[in-house]
Amino acid sequence: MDPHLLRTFTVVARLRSFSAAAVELGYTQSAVSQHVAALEADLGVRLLDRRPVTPTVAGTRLLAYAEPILLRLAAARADLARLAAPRPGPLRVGATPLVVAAAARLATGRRGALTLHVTTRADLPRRVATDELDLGLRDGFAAPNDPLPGADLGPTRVEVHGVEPVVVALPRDHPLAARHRLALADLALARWVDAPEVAAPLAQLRAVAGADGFRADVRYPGTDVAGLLAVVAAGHGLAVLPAGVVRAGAGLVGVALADPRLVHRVELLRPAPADGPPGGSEG
Amino acid sequence: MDPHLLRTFTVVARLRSFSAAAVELGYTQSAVSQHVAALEADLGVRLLDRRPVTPTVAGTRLLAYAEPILLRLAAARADLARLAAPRPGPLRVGATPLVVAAAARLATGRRGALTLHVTTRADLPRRVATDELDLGLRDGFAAPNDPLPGADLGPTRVEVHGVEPVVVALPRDHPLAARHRLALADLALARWVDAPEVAAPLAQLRAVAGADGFRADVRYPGTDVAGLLAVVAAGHGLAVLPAGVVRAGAGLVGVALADPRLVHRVELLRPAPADGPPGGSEG
DNA sequence: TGGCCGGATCAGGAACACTTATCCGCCGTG
DNA sequence: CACGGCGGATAAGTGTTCCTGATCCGGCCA
Repeated sequence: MDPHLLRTFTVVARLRSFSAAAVELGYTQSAVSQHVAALEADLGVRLLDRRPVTPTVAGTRLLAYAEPILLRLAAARADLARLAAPRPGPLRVGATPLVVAAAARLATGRRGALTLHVTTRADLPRRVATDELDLGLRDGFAAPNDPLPGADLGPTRVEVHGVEPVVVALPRDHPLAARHRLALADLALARWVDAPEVAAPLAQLRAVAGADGFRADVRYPGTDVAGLLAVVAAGHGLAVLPAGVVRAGAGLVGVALADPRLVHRVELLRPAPADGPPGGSEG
Repeated sequence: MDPHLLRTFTVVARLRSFSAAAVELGYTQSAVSQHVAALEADLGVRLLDRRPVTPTVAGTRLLAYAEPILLRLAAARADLARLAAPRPGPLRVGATPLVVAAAARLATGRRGALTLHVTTRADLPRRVATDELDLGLRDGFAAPNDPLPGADLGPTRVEVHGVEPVVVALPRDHPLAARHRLALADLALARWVDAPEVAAPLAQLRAVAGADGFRADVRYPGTDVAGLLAVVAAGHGLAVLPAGVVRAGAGLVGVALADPRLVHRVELLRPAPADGPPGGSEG
């Protein structure tokens, strides 16, 4: 299971085409075909159906393994490179939408040039691990003392930068708007807005509530909080947000989320220091 | 970064010898030397000091990446193999020492032959992932709603099999033995017994208490609970244990651990089903 | 000082991993 | 129904890689 084969396999699966994968990888179509054949021979399973190109059950399974493996290989290489020769140039800071301001504040103390990148919650750990960023400020939702999920790509240092209670944002005229606290389980059948980059992703709400439901008619892939608040105020659905961003008087209210104890957490992601012990959570 | 090179590197680092690694891997010493040289050339860093053979700082860092990567590669291969051809032969069940009885009970409902392996807490997930075991029952300590750490080797199914409160085991004549509840932070300066396979490992207590200390004069690597209870009763140190195993009247008492909410958790580890969605926690 | 232990280096041959060229099955089209 | 083209499979050839076996070299101990 040569990583090269694994890589071409993932590209073929993503593009659903051997020829297109060949172009993207800088190989010939023949080489790509041989790569996939070699992988299939090695594992003794057919990984892709051809024409149309679709991963088989085994292929889908392999993809679930391949991507983290390739990510870790890239992270290892980037980390060792960084360790060998500290990078010149401006400090590259990344931040998820909700904490861009905090990232800017954090960086003001620093000397020299700075570039500030806004990224997806899922992308940030990857970009710090692969040395696309020197520093990342990331937010998300978790149980009170838990770290945010999905950062274990290797020995990365994680520091908690801030914790804040969460509220359910509802339109001012919502029947539950006068309540002082709400339990998530009672809201499974409500209508939600799916804003995975700003609010708590619905998949996560389902997981922590241990219930299905949380149906969303409106999806909000944007990164602007004000926009989401307007959507909620207009009655398109509820959203779980950090308490600080929901100010009263804008046509909507925030009610404390009581039952599954959940906090909004801001974490600073940094490559592990040159000599220190690994800070990762690897078993 | 060919996995073969990575593997040789880890073996050389572990055995602290090129020649010994060559024997273990079935290569010549020459090949091993070339492997390490190739890896060092590829990454542009010296990974090992020679004579004596010791990992450099960069080498140590690489080891932290290499081991999970190789483990995942092995897990992927094992999983696909299992998916391709269901294994014949007896059902192989693994269990950590504290839950061997539960594992046996769990397996009695099954037809056919059965082998029961007792393993280390750290080893069990690895052995299930690499298809050395068909099923694993594992215990450990965690915050009330958290999963046990260190199982994310891929899309493995994890089911909670039981949760139990924890107590601090103290000798009957200990000054704190009459208390009804204890906070871990108050016990950082006490003397402990380090029994990582039966009790809560001291490293974990330090982590959840957010404090140093928890010094142990006695280390108990064994897997026998009765033995550990005797050691605690004899006054060699304290231990955090599931409430159920500490019965009063044996010269020691168990006092509920109140402050860092901690439970003893038993998890059933199974390979993900053939067609189901990945059950792992991969980001 | 000489022998030995252990890693580095060198030369050569087998195996591998690309390329180019060609083939083959499928599908839409005139 | 023949044809052409699209897309993946296969074949042959070649440069590179990756082993082994032989040898070298530096440090250590007797």
